[in-house]
Parts: sequence; structure tokens; C-alpha cells
Amino acid sequence: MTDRDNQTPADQAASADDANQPAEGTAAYHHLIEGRLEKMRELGRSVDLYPYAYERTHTSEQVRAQEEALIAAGATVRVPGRLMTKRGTGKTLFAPVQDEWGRIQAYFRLDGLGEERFQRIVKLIDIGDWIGVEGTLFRTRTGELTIQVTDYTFLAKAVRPLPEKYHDLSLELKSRRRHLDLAMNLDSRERFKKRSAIITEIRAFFASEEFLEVETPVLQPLYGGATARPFTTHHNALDTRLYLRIADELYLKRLIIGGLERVYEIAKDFRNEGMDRTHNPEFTMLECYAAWWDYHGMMDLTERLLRRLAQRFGQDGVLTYGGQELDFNRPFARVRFMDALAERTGVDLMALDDAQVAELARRHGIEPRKGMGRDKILDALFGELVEPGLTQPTFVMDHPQELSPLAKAHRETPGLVERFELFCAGFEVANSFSELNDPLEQRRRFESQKALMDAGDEEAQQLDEEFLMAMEQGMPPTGGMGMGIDRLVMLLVDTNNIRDVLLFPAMRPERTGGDA
RNA sequence: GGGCCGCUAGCUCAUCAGGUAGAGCACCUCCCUUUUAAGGAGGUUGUACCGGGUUCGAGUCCCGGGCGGCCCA
Repeated sequence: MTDRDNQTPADQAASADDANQPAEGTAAYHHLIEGRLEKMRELGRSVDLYPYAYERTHTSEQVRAQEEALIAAGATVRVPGRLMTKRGTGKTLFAPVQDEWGRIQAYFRLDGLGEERFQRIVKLIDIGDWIGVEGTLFRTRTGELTIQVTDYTFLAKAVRPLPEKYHDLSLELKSRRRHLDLAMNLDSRERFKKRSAIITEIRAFFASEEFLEVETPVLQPLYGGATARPFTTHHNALDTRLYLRIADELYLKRLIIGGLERVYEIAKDFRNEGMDRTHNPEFTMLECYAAWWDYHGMMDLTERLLRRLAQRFGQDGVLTYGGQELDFNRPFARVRFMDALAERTGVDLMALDDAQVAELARRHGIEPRKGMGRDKILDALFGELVEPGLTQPTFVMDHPQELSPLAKAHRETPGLVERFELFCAGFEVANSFSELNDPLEQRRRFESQKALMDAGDEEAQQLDEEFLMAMEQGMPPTGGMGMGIDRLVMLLVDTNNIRDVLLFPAMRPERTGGDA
């Protein structure tokens, strides 16, 4: 037992003087905080400021759901939560207590609690503090379900005040101080709980499809599986450079090679690139691989998954996104990449030579950058002309080969690969291939990627000898699919800003002044 | 990376002809035993993002930097 265990609450409050009070002149020091610390010391003379647990009987939601029975039985409930406002009328006090599920109003009366306990809640306990209220239920004159408090327990102190209650926090503070956003905005809470439910649903879906959930390395000696620039880090004990993964692909395929026939992973990937409304440097990716499947099988799987999510989280399989209704019940449209481009440009692109393709791009206001091959220009054209129009769920199939060094050549059309992307509301939701499983062809593809890198393409993929060695051991025919979870959640919660679906989006560090 | 806009009390925002900064919420004192953006009376708050410059005088004008937002690449 330490000395601290022998301290009375008053001793603890006294020690708060020197230990817990922010020094004057620091960022934490403020007259509002000072006032709260003052009251906390006073409060500490009669109650434990930081008790260890509280026996809850009901959440605010359960109280509401069971109102009738609880009132009929005259039952006592114990509900913990945060004190959100105080409305005193002299000898009474109304104060809503907020828990994870909502608020329930508590009614404190002088004649019920006695002078000391009543004055304590009125004078010493602040908005933002955590308390547990105990009492019976009734409806007020204005019809609000309320706990008539017979006793209450102080649970934790808020030394710093909550933000103003009428107006929303600025977008910046919502992201930087997510705890305040969650405390003040129940709809923000609901959005993040929905994100969690979506991911739970995805896992249930893959379980029902008999996929095995696996985990592969975040720290990788070589990065690959996507075209992107990586973050680098250093392992001290090995004295070696490591990369944060940009994709899971090359490891998941090794599992297929090893004989695990259906695997998936939901995890963070990291890409060292710009950030904007739809990009965060770390983001959550789903990848899945199934032996014996081609991209048609993956297309069917993807369609089943999206339909299930839309039925669970939308209105009978229809999502409203940005005012548009997206219907996931009907079979998804399936169009070929080149056909979609031809339709939009009025030109058969397979018949054009490289110079003609570049010229076509210029006519549509796209200036091909140096080092952009024919296929990259086609991709840029596609992004500009076709993607924004893909509102209803649409599979775009059979892309040019250069864009997809890990995809299997198209079984009928030379120069194309068996790949699809799923678009909804004008943005990409999923990307999938019939996976390349010919190690000699894979080596040639890596080598042409290396040529691109040498020519200055910083996104080109590295040649991964370990991966090739695994593939040389024999990889079954396999379908693979990747889906950006953050974008998917954006679609399902109807927001166009990735920060609304990331609890802690990347932000530039705040400079607090001085030498901080 | 470029353009435009913003940064003022703990929070959300006013103030702008360049003349010692204000509201609501929060906070403090008082009144009020069914309130709910409770109400009533009174009160406190600030390096006006940071650093330079112009000026008798700068939150306000100019320059540089920081952070954010929107749009574009």
C-alpha cells in the first residue's frame, strides 16, 4: 500500500495544489480552469474526486425503452453520464445527463437531497463533470421523462469547460479535438458508430462467404501491390530501412500460394501523397483473394457485398448520396473501359496510335505529362470524361495493361487485362483482377515497371524477388479485390469529406507558440 | 504546388474612415421548488495567429511566416 492510499480526499485535493494545477502562464492555465480547480478542491473535502467504478443499472436508452415498466414498479435506476447543462430554479435543479446513447434529464430537489448534497450539485459540480444519478422516473409538466434524484455520485472532474452549446464547433476543431465533437454532437457519434457497424457487417459477410481473416505485415522491406509513394522508416535492431505498406496484395497472394483458398484483410495502408477531401495518408483498406475464381467471380462477390450493405444501411437497398438515389437492388451495370471511353469521345481508341491518343487528350483539355504512356493518358481521359458520370453502381471492365502490372492478360483481347473497378456516385469503390499467376510474365511486368521508375515515375512498382519466388512455386488461378473502406463509409453515411468518417484525420501539428 | 477566403474572450461570431475591442453561450454574485437555447438583476474575461513595416496612433493598411477552409493542378 502506498502513502497515497492512506490519503483522505482532502489530502488529495490539497496535493492537487502543487501537482495538478497547471502552472500560471502555461497554455493550460486560464481563469475558467482556475475557477474549476478551486471548486474541485472544495468538492474534494466531501467526495472522492476520482472513484474507481460505478454500478449502472440502465443506460439512458434503456430507461426510455423501459419507461412504462420502470414507472409502474417505482423502480430505482442508476444512470452515469456527463452533466451537460444546469437549469436551476433556486431550490431545484434540472440537469440532463448524457451517456453514449443520449441524454436523460435528472431532477434534483433541496427537500429530497438535503442542504449539503443539494448545494454540492448546484455550486460545486460543473457542466462537463461526470456523475451517476440514482432515483425514480416521472414525467414533468412539459412531458419530459426525468429521473427524480434520490442520490447521486460524483464520478470524475472536468477541469476544462465544454465548448459552447448552441453552435457547431469549427470543422478544424471537430477533427483536431474529436473528443469534443463526440461529446457535443450526437450525430457525429452516430456516424462513427455506423462506421463500426459497417465494418462488422463486412466481416460477417466474409465469414458467410467462407473467407479467412488474416493479418499481414505493415512494416515491409519492399513495398508493392499498388502504384503509390511509400512512407519509409528504420528498424534499429536490424539497421535496415522499412516501408509502411501501400497495399496488402503481395503478402495475401503468398497465402493463396500456400494453400489458404479464401483470405481477406481489413487494415490500414499508408501512402505518402497529398491529402484532400478524399485522401488521408493512412486509410483503411479491404483486400480479399479467392483461389479458383476469376474477376467475374469477384464481380459477383462485390455485388453481393454492396447490395447487402445498402440493404442494411440504406433504405431497402437504395442509398441517398449527395441528393442522388443509388439503387443497389438492380443488377449493377457492366461496361468495358474502352467502350465507355469510345462512347464518350466518339472515337474507337483501339484504332488510334499513341500520338493520336495524346492529341485526343489535348482536345479534351488534358495535357499529357512527360513520361505518361499511352495507357496512362487513356486513364486520365477516363477519369475526366467517364468517371463523373458513373452515378449508379457500375462495373468498368477490361483496362489497358500498363495500368495493372499485377493483373492477368485478358483471355480474348490483347493489350487489355481482366480487371474491374466499381464506381458509385462518380468515385471508385472497388478494384479487382483476375490475378496474374504466371511468374515469368510477372517478372516481365515488374521489369517494365522498373523501366518506368528509371524514367522518373515515382509511383511505379518495385521488383519483388521474394514474391516472384513464391509465385514460382505455383499459384492457383485467383481472383482478388480491394475496396477503400473510408470511401465506402462516405458513400453509406452520405458525406463528401473523408474527415467525417475518420476519427482522427491527419492534421498539421498545431503550433502553440513559444518554442513548443 | 497555385488561386481565393479566414484567424478577435474557453466556444460561436460582431467590430473595419486607422482612434484605447463587443454580443451570445460559458464563468462569478444574487433572486426563483416542474425547467428544457429556463428566466430576472448585476459582474469578470483578450499577446485580436506570429514577426516586421507604414502612421502621432494598427485587430483594421503593407510585407513575410504559421494554421485552417474552399477551388484548381
